[in-house]
Amino acid sequence: MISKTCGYAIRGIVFLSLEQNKSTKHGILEIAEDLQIPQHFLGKILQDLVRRGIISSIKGPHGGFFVNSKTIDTPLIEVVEAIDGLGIFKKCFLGREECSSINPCPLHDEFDGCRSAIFKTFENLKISDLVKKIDIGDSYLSLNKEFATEI
Amino acid sequence: MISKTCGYAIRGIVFLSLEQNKSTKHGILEIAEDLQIPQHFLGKILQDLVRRGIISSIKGPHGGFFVNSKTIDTPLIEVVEAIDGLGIFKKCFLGREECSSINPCPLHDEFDGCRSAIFKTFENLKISDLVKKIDIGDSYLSLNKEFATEI
DNA sequence: TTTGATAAAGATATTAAGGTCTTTTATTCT
DNA sequence: AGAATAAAAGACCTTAATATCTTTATCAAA
Ligand code: FES
Ligand code: FES
Repeated sequence: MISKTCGYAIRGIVFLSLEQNKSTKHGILEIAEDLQIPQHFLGKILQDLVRRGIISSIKGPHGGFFVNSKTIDTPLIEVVEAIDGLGIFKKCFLGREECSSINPCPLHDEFDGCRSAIFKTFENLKISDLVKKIDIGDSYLSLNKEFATEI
Repeated sequence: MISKTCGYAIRGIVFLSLEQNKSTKHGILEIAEDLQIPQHFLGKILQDLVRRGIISSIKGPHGGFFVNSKTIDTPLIEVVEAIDGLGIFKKCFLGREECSSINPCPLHDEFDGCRSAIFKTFENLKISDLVKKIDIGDSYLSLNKEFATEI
């Protein structure tokens, strides 16, 4: 659905917004190691987000990436739009040139509802909503190998 | 969700299975033009499907691709499995190494239901179901430019 | 004001998806 | 048998996604 890059972006932003992280700057190396994402790749993604004002950064010693006043209220759809664009919600499931509800493909009706639901979820959820789930221990930004292999 | 290639595959099979098409062989050029898919690319895809027994073909003059006894009863999930593999339903939305309901990411619960719904739809729908929708004029395999630009 | 730390930027590499072109093989018709 | 036809096969190309590496700009502290 959304690209790997976009998932990395969301996880990066949420990481910076976690209760124990939000008051300090974090170097790209720390973030990348914690989230298990290639360092330089994540760096480029976060730079994009800085340019968009979704997060902030400063260079130099004790520099790093950090949240700003906008960060936690950013709706996820804004991140998706920044990285993947909204076109991902307008592609035909069967690879036709366009998706059209007037001239639909045989899977259009089956899946259009699902696609809208996903879109709406991205519109309604904010970074702060994901942060809450992490902070209360409902979910995790990176895979815990021990948990994952449990039955 | 599914790849463009997979969409092409489904459209190719459905084309061969349409009421007015199912009794004859169809050359790759005809199919590709009708569906507006690159000819040689579609050729490779259909060859895959022949190897899997989902459709049939014969070489030589008056040869072409055609349906067999299995074709119209093929569940869509079988085509998806053949082309994309079932792994596409098991990826984490946020690009973690694995999706895990024991150790879920903050979007897991939001979207897992949707993903299962899509999977089940692919399990339940057969080629014949899509054929019906086309035959009664509910939907279309290729984009009708006139329709598409209408209001 | 120099040094070291760190993000920014940009060049390059790799991989996978998507697409094109050419040659081979099987079949039919003359 | 030979020519024509069409799929099969395989080599190759293009583009986009993903990832790595190197250099530059900026800042803070000594
Ligand atoms: S999804 Fe195929 S036309 Fe909308
Ligand atoms: S979707 Fe991320 S863990 Fe399941």
